[in-house]
Amino acid sequence: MPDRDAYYLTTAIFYPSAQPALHSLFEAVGADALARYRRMTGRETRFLTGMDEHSANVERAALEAGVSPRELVDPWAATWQAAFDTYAISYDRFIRTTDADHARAATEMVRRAMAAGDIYKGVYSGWYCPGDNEFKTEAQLVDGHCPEHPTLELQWLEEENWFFALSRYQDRLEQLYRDNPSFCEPEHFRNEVLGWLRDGLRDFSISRTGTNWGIPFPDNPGHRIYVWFDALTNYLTGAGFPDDPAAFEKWWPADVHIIGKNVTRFHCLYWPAMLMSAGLPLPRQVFAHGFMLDRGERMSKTRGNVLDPTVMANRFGVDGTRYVVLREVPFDRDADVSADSFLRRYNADLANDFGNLLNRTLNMTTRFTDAERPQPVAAERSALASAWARAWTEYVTATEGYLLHEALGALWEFVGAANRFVDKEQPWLLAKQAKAGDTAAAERLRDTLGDLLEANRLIGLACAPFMPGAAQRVHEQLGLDFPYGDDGTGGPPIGELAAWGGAWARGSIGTSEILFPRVEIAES
RNA sequence: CGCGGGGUGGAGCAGUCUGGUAGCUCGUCGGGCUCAUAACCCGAAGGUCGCAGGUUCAAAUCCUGCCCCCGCCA
Repeated sequence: MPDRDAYYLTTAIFYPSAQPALHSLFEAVGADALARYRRMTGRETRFLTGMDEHSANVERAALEAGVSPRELVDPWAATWQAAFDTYAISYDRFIRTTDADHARAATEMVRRAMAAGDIYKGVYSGWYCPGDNEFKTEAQLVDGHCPEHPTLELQWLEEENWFFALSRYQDRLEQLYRDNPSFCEPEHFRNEVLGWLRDGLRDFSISRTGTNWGIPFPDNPGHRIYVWFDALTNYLTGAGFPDDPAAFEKWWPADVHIIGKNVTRFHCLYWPAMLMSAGLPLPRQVFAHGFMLDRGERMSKTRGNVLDPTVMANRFGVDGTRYVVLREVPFDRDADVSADSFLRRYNADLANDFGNLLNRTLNMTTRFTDAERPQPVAAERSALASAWARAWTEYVTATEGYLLHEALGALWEFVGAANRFVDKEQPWLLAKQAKAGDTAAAERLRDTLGDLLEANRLIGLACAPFMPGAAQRVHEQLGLDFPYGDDGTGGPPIGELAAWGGAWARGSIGTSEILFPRVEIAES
């Protein structure tokens, strides 16, 4: 039993660029599956995602392009949002850190930290690369130069900045992880966080001078809020802070922040400290996912090894692409992906296993029962029903533990069971015997097809958070209503519909069509 | 340097916390079936579990040292 009905989850916000790459959408797709699942369980769900737009890169690119940062970023954000829409990301708000209400939220957070005495003026010094207008850490340097601009001389700059006294929260953060280790999941990323905590926390800079691109630092003309008090605060803005106390009361604290493993430091140490300083409740959990890798290395536009979401969607469909990334990449770890692994996973799981299961089931139903849907066998007597019970239990546990790949693995274990069931029962033989007047065979045939149709319905249902479009189409082909809306709301709690035989009604199947066309090896 | 993760049949992974016949998917080979998207089902080949040592009746799994790869360091 949840302790409240409202469920609030977020992705991290994304750095702007002209086009999102598939590995950026990965996080949004995973969070979307979680949001849809929660909505389908009946929780009132709010799902926040968006863009982190106040970066030095944006300002530099705008300067090069001869436009204002805002003029640069507006079409980029529109493109990203369109890509999210294409991928059926069911966000309730697409936040941009350039939104006016967000500036108020970030300003308020700085004011609160000031009021708590956690902000002081200090000198930030470091190697500054004029090529990308950024400070570089010693470890980033290659032969004393910026790796991106090896011909430019680095400058040693010192500038007066405001700092947040993170070090004052050492004890309270240690306490947080003693009391509630699962604040950060999975464990292997928490271990990293605990290591940083052991090493001791250092204050961090929260303002920059010499730029106009950013939220003004309160009462300090010339200073702009730098990175974390801007970016992290988006989670509060998205819940209604500080303008809408009623909404904020309802949605905050967030149930989970879904983030990339590269930003655990900020979400698992900086963010709780900032919230403590502001006197606000902490999110219930931070879950860090792994990355899609290309032969062991991170995908990035700089490396040029990214997958294009448009190309993938054209090839495998939005549902197919969503499935493959969530099945192929363990959500809590890294995994290699490639055009080849996509092709194999798509064909094996979607075209051959599930798509073909649906197709053969519908064909036999058309031929052997005149397209009428026989009733499934009672759960106690059906071998498939017990396989389903196991799969469903595992699916729920895995999904609620953010292990989306395991949820799909459990579901596909059941797809395999259904395919084996067909071969074991041999409905085509039963049909022949029935035609010859064997009434026992006729009954068994109807039971077998009833069970298979039910299996397909349940698979389609459980697919819905992952492949919303396919779930809808499976139901249509089975001649059934799909009771949920485009974002997963509106239907009964999924647990009710997931009961074996729970949604059966007399009727005929719909029109059969190929759900997931096999993709041939023509490589682009 | 430090911290975290990883190194398991051709490819990608699970198993390691809680030692005890090395499992899954794909690929390959052989067979079956014919309802189906050349799909589905059954079977087989293929691994000294990064290296070296140690503990144990028994180690992929525990301990020690080392090598390699990836990531993080505000």
